[in-house]
Amino acid sequence: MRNKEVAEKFYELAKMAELAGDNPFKVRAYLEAARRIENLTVPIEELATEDKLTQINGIGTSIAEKIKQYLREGKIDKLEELKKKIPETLLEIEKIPGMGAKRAKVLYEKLGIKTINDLKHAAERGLIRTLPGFGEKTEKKILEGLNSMKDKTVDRVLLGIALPLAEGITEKLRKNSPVKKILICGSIRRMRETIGDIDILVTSEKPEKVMDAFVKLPEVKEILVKGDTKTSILTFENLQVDLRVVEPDSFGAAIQYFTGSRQHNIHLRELAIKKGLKINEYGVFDLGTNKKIAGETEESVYEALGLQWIPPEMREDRGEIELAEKHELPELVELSDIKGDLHMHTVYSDGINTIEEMANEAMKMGYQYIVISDHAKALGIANGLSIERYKEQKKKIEELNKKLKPFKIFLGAELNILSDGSLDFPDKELGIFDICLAGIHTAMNQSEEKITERIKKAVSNKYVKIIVHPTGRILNGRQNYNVNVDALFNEAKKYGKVFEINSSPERLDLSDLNAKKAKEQYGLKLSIDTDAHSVDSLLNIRYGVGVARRAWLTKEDIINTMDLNEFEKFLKRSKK
DNA sequence: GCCGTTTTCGGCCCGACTGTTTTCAGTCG
Repeated sequence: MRNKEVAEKFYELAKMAELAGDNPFKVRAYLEAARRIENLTVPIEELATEDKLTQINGIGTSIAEKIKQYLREGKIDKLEELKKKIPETLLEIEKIPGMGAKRAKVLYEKLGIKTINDLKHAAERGLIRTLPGFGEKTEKKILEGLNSMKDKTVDRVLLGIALPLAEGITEKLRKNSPVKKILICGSIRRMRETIGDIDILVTSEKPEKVMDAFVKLPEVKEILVKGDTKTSILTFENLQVDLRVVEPDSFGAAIQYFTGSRQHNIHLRELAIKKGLKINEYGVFDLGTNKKIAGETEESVYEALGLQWIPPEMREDRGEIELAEKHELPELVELSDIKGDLHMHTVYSDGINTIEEMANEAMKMGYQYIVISDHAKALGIANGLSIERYKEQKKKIEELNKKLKPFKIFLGAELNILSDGSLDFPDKELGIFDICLAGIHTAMNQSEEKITERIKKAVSNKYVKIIVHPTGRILNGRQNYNVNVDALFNEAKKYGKVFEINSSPERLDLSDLNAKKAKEQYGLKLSIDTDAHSVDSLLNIRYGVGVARRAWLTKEDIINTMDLNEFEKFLKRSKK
């Protein structure tokens, strides 16, 4: 599947066209096309061969031709032409805060500036301020921007870091300042896997007191801006937090606006215009009379546009607005639907808590069952278990099950898919497990063909039910290994196998788009598991549920929403 | 370059902020 690759090309094309000063609407069309391609769950090659590209909203004959040319020849004529006209290195200059395409173009045309280095020299010699539309301050800002760019390493942090941080802040504000309503918005509310900055919205009768309390929080490393309606601070993680105070009758419109996504909001505003309305962060207004018709609650904003309220996790302009118009939004899976966790480790392998401790925490969370799935022997580094050790574990579990009834613990294993696709143990040994999970932990550098074949072999194994962290990615860490997920999903469909959404914040694997594809294109079931190595990390389940909701999954799509009774029947069925 | 229960031509999201300007362009989210 080459969707990502093709989308990247169109992002590049949009950037270059913008630098070249092309019609802004043409630039927008390229951007829109890139986004649409990125969000597809079917391979773009398929649509190209079947001549269905123009069925995608935002892709017409001209862009369709460019896609076909790229797939065929690995290049797009238009992009090659642009590169002859404009040096690609100008894209670097655009990354400096305050520098956009227009200014980059002026710098190139008037001073011949092509690279960051050229720019630095020109700014240091005071040449920038002589340009039309530039001044002393802009020149200074450029130099500052060049310096700050250097110490910026990672620009997005994991949801698993940002969400607890934001919750800590809102909790303290709620206790220590006169806030009425308070809500975390932005990409956190949409449960995106990584977060650029934190947006918190409040209503209050004494905004200045809220702002004072905010800047005095222990999380604050630096105050960036402090005003009556907006204050921004930097935390010690170098994460920017914006706190905004809004009027109570605009709270709904404001949280809608600041939750985004940008594309979702643009689409909503276009829809509003068609209906003779205007929408902004203050409310929904009648274009004719300029009278406000909604804004106090988020529901009222969507309703004014004739839409169902859309869950934040769906707000990416991937077709959710069209569904909301028809009142056909899916009922997304919820945290409270999860009845058990199927993937966790204990002191038997590399976990830090005992089976009983894990079970107790799970019961506290309201679960009806768990699967203990410690590592198997091939993963020596994680103290992987031999069959004998699993048999000991089985005895222990049987004892606990008597004690903890009606709660139930199942014996599982996280088997290793070895470099040739075989597992830690021969099939005849696997009968002792209630359920087998399998995943790749070694030899991740193999070719796509090899890795795909390896996992396919595990999928077809009679005893393996769930493939864990299927693409192996580590967010802000390592790339996923090369694997053809379509081939895996196809194989899983044949054998009725399940793929995991791993809730560990640095994995979230499958990703939202892959999980969406698994359901929509292959009709697969998924599991949402934590891969917990301690009682605390069992709580990570909410991140996995977030991914599932972003993938538009319902309760029925997730196997561990079954109650204990159904789940036992499910295990029996799959053993046949 | 795309798109159409007001359009096949003439539109194409909204507001805040900054710095450069005497009314606005560029950038950002």
